[in-house]
Amino acid sequence: MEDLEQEYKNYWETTMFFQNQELEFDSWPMEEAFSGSGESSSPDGAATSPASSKNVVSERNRRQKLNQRLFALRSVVPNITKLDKASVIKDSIDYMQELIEQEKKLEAEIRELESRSVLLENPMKDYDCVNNISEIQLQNFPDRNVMRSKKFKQTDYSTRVQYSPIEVLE
Amino acid sequence: MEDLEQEYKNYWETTMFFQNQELEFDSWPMEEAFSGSGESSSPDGAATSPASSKNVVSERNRRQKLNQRLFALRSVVPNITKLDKASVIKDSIDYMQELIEQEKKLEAEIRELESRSVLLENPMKDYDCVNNISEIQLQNFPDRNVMRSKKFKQTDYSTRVQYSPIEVLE
DNA sequence: ACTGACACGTGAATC
DNA sequence: TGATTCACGTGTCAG
Repeated sequence: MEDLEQEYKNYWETTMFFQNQELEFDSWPMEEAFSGSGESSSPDGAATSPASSKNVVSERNRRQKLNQRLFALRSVVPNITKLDKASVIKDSIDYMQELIEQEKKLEAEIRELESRSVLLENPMKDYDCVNNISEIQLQNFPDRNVMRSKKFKQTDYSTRVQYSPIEVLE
Repeated sequence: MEDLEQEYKNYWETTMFFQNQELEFDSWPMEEAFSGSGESSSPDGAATSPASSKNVVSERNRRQKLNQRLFALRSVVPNITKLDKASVIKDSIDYMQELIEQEKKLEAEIRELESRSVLLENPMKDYDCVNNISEIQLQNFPDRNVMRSKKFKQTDYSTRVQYSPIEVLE
C-alpha cells in the first residue's frame, strides 16, 4: 500500500507538479522557443514555427487540465488498485456501480422499513391506511420530503438501466 | 440534446470505432509499416524504424484502451453536459459525490427510521431495549445484516473525508 | 481566420 | 532486457 504510493509517486504525479511549475515560468527546454515576438506581429517567413507555437501551449493546457481531472477522480475513489490512467477510470467505474447498487438497496430497505412503521402505527390512529403515510412522514420527518423530492425525483439515478460497461467492452 | 449527440458523434466516438476496426485489420496507412519480418529475426540496417515500430502499436493499444474506459465511464454517468474528455471526468466526479452524499443521507434516514421502529415495538415485547434491535433486524430483514456487514463495514465509503477535488483544483 | 479538441508517432523513464 | 506508461509536439478537422 505505502510502497505502491511511494513507487508511483513519479508516475504522473510529480510530472503533473512539474507541469504546474512549468506553466508559471518560461524555463522549459527552450528548443525552438519563440524568439521574443514571433506570434503576434509578423508571421513573415517560416511557415512551420509561428502557427504552431500557439497550438503547443494550448495543447499543454489541455493535457494539464485532463490530468487534473484524472487526479481529482483519483481522490474521490477509495479503492484504487493501480495508478494508471486507465486503471483509475476502471476503478472509478466499479466504485460508481457499487454505489448505485448500494443506493438501490438502501432505498428498498427504507421503503420496507417505513411500511413496517406504518403498519405498526396504524391501529393506534384513526386515519385510514392510505393517507396517514404522508401524514406520518410529514410530522416525524420534516426534512425527509425535501430530500426525497430534491434527490429522488429530479435525478432518479437509481432506476436507470445499467449495462455493465467495463465488462462488456473488454 | 439530440443535436449535441449528433454533432459530437464524430468527436472521438467514430474515431474510436475506426480504431477498433483498425485493430482487427492491417489496413492502416502503411507508412513505414514493418516489412513482413522486421521485429524478431534481423533488425540489420536502419537504426530508426525497428526499435520504434513495436512502440507505436503498443501506444495505439494503450490509447484505445483509455478511450474505451472513458467511453464506459460516459455510459454510467446520467448527466453528461459536454462530450469532452475532461468534461466527462468532471461530470463523473460530480455525480459520484452526489451519490456519496445521498448515500450518507439514506443511511442516516435508515438509522432514524429503525430507531423509531424499535421504540414502537418495544412496549409490546418483553425483551430489553438493547437486545431486541438485532432481534428485530434478524427476523424481519434476513438479508439486511449480510449487506450491512459486507458493504458498510469493510469499505466504509460514506464516512470518508471529502475534500471537494474539482473545486479546489480549478 | 481562429480557437478547441483530437489522434498520432516518438523519445524518455519506469519496473 | 523488454514491456508498459507517460508527456510532448505536430497535423488535422470541426465550429
